[in-house]
Amino acid sequence: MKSLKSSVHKTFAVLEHFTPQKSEWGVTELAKHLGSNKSTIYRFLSDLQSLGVLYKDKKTEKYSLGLKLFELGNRVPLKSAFIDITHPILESVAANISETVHIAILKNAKVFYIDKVESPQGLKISSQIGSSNPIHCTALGKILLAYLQEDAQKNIVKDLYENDALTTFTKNTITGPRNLLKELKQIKDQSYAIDMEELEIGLICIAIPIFNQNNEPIAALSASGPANRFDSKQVPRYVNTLKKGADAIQNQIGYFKP
Amino acid sequence: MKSLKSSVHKTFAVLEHFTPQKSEWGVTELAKHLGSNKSTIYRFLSDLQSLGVLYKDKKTEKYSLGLKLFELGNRVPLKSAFIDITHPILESVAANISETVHIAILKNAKVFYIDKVESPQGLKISSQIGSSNPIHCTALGKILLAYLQEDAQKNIVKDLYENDALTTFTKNTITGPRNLLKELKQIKDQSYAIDMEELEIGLICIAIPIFNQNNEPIAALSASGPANRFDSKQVPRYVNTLKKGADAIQNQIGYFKP
DNA sequence: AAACACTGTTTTATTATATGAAACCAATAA
DNA sequence: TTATTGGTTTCATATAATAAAACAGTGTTT
Repeated sequence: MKSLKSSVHKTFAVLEHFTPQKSEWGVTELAKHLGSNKSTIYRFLSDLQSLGVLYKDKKTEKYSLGLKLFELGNRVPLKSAFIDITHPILESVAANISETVHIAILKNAKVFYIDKVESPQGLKISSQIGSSNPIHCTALGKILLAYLQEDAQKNIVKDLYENDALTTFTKNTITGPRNLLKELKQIKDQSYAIDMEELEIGLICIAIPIFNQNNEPIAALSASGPANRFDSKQVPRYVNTLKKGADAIQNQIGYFKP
Repeated sequence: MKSLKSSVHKTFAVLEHFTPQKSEWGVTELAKHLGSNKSTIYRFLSDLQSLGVLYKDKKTEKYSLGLKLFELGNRVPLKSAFIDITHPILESVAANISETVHIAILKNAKVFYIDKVESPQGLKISSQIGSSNPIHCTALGKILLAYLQEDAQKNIVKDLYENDALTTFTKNTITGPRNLLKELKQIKDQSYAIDMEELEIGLICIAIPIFNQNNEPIAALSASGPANRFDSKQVPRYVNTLKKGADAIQNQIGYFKP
């Protein structure tokens, strides 16, 4: 606490001590842990409490994180905040797999690319950050859809169908709503999605979901490359590496079961 | 800004300016809004950014809320933090309906009562905060279950069945897993749950869900009382009042669609 | 191209607030 | 009773926050 300069840093040093493992702190207890004076911590805690950032149990006089933080946390626009955290992880996944790696979210019923790291190999996928692709014929789209709540999933598929958005791109494109729903079910069972040249002949993509604390798929991670490099022997290794990347991201964003 | 004393207050005054409506701020812009000096706000923003509390877009140089807040927000133990916010709302609902009002969450496959406000009438339900009741025979349990993701819902019902937890309490208790799932579907359709003397003869209860930002039911609100006071004419009014209460709570916790 | 307007950033002297020590208070245990 | 353990308040002092001004980079206007 002494080495920290600004009160902003001090404030969050205090807040960081409230973890899932130790969610309640008393004044003296926390002061000892931070190497600070009781009265200093007292003032921090009571100020934070008056703002609703901390909650004070009336009986035990212990503090825990409050609703104000809950509210602020839910205001965070994940798209931009993500990149700083996730980019280094994409890089390590791309280095391991030697294919182009993307991270994307679902937005306006499309797959929206947030970030990518290109394959170090010469032959690679060309894509653009900020652009979007259809849901029904991409591994990213399918994995994100597969883990949605059933209602939402059905509604999206229905909407896509009714708006003639289940466009045929290749002979492999899944264009029937029934088939798509069946595919989504299978994807959820096997825990990863694969796009077998459904958007573009010669292009294969494997995707893995990234969950938030509510087990909802907030984003997805993918590896894509030319079909000839994706023989079935490689798939488990790719899936594995992607999963490790997804885990790393989940840890970074403070993943835990409530 | 000038009237605020502690830097903790100032810090959160800054953070509060990042809303869903205006999620990005530059230094000068925010300084004007807060009536503060540019350099002061610059320090706040860059300190917050160095902690990951704010995210700084490299191109636009604008700040928005960062992942650290997302993480802290997801650590908030809702149970305790809730009460301060929700109790006054429960009180107004109870005053309007003139029945005992409860707020509860799902925990360890049981309905866990967080808070209550008793009916002003003489004849009322006796219950204890901190105690729990079964899911399958209470309006609160059924409404919370009804809005869960389909998988989770089925798993819980299966678990209850396999552990002989679908106990018979009255002749109205739903004890078959099939019937329970059917009931849950109907509850979701009508958007409220009703317990028709399923736990105790003479006791009726109506419940409404409270959603978080992901449209998940984090808690539920209920009105309960003696069966003779719950004739079918009253139900719409009770549901309506409960819904207003749920809305108020959702607003308090910063509810909005992403 | 020059002048201008608009950012974010850094520096500095001054002011205001955060700090720790000690005293105080309340509840509980010995 | 006294001792102990927590939270709370007070106050002189040290320290960090502040505003003003200068600086730097960018894009716009003349």
